Amino acid sequence: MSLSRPTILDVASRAGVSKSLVSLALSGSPKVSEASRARIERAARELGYRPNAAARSLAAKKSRTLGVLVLDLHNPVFAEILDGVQTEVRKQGFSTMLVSGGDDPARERDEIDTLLQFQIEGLVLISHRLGAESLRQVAGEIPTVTVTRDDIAIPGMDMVCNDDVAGARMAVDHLVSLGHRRIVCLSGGDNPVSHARAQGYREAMAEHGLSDDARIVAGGLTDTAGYRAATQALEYSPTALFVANDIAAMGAIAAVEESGRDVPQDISVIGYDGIRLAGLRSVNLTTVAQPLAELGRLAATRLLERLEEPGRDSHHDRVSSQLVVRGTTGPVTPVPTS
Amino acid sequence: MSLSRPTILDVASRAGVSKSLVSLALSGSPKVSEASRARIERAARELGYRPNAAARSLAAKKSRTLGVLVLDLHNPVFAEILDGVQTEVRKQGFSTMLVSGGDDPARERDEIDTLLQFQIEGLVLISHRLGAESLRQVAGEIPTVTVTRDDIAIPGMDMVCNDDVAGARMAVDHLVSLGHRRIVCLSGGDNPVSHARAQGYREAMAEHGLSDDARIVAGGLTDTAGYRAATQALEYSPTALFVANDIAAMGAIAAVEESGRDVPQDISVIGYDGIRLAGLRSVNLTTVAQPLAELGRLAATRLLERLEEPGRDSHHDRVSSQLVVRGTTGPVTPVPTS
DNA sequence: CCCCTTTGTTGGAACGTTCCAATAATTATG
DNA sequence: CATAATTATTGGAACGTTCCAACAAAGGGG
Repeated sequence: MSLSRPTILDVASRAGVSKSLVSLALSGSPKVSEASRARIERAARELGYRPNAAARSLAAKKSRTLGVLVLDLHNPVFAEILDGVQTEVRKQGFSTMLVSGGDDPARERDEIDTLLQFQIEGLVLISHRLGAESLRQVAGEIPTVTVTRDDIAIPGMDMVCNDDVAGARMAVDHLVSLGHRRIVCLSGGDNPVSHARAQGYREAMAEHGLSDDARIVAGGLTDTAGYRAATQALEYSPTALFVANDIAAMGAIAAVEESGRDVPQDISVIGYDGIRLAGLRSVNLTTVAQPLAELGRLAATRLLERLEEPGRDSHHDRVSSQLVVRGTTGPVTPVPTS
Repeated sequence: MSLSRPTILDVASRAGVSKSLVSLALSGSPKVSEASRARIERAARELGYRPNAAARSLAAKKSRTLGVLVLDLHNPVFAEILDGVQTEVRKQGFSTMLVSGGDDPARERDEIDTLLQFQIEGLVLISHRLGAESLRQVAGEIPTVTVTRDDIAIPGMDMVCNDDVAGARMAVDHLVSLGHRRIVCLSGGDNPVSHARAQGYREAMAEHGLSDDARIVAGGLTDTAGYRAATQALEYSPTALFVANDIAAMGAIAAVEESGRDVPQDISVIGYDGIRLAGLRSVNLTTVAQPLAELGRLAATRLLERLEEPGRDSHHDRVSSQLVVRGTTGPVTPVPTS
């Protein structure tokens, strides 16, 4: 009966060796004879032995587990980054413990606390709502890497991001190359990422000598926010909209179409992020795609590197995004001015 | 210095009591005097004490942690169920450890194994690809509840599902009430959930005396699968499509529109699941909505109940889904037959 | 005023590992 | 052939908790 699970001692007695040798053998130490190793492995298999991670972590003073906090699981951007993190962490023989902040700073702190109780060795923040002080505190306690946000730099903390300014410029360049001039930016609201994207928009418009046409409408990162902002933006009779993210861009498209205009015939729309959803046939959104899984993979790599070499300088990666042209942008159509 | 974290002993000596009393106080035992409790809490706070979950789990022989396996994090259905699970589990003072099966049975087994090493007390399977034998084995080792799948019944294992047959009938009823008769079902492929939905379709068609019009096209649960199946379904010149899930329904809509037909003017489309995405303005999909978060909440509840009372009979919940009428279904338009 | 209960408090033994220093067995070296 | 070096193996002490039996202190009843 498996009333109580077999322990290393059970394996040891069945294999006729000491518990220490079992420990050695199962952790793959080279100083175990082939004969013993075989017997031990056999005994372990037969008993259905499974090491107790709690005991291991206690004795070894390391858990081989990383904590991952995602801002909000519903946001596909974070889910896709997460996937990259998990794949890489797994590959390196670590486990992950995942919590969701539910888009609430207090809960975020709380969840990080739980993570720390489990003796995680490092922390991946897939975006977060922590203030500078909180973040400093957390990063001071445990090796930390942030993905997506790079506004708060803390010595010893690594950051992995895309270059939002450059990405936004790519979007504008694309629209301009299609002949657009009256390009309105629907911003994503008051957060570092959205600020950077709006900044890139401004810079690119200036470079193309379109500063006078530059208009930024305050929006948000949700479907509804995109819809509202687009409705408002229509007053400027734009030929193109650059929207802060893909989800909001979908809302914007709905607004444009409801107003009786066609996308991309009358108005081109470009988003940002490159979530899978944007690639669905019925969405088919042109967007600036971040390499989401790659972002996650890189974050995991950086964190694991730091565990090896705790004192090293902060790494600050900026991976480049890529324009993905689909069906929501097209050449500006010369319309007889009404 | 936090070179090594403070332990219960540090707290004890600072508060001038024994470690046992600290343990008692921090676990909220009533037999600790107010004075001691206050001193202990103060000391703990001042030291920044944080209990070591590994040690606790080892000593108490319980981890107060549940394992959660989701079939695939990218699928919004599972993410939304997960949210319900986490909320409830959290409320009851447990932690969750989440892993993703990556839609691969071998990896699924592997991840469950990791979970078991962490001494989880129960397991939530948010869908899975395990065979009957594997599932039996897992459920034999640890209290388990499955969400979404209820085809394999195992004594002592609980199941929480929506009634797919009834849900599919609701979809058909809705279409029929709008005057549709040539309703084609785009099935979700060879899996229990899709079979049930196809079954509900068949039954409902029969009830309405439309057995002769019933057509099932083999599809899948992805955007692309929905697109392909819809393309094929158009040969039957249907006036409505019942699609196995929302994502595939979005693919189907793309196919319909590409063929030059309008949704819902020429063809109505209804999906299944009720993911948030379906509610986005630009999607606006009519669907049979499962109470996803509720499903998750209920699963967590059942599992926690079982931990209280290990021997009790298997619970098998069937929660009902709800028709959400949006913009992709409408009355059949009397068209002059071509 | 002694005994009995109740209320607080305590030390020590688990829990299942890892790690280390010590030992046993084997092989190489002069 | 003794000794040194190497290779395998071992017991015991951690790790930071919880739990339990035992104890001290304080009231309460006779």
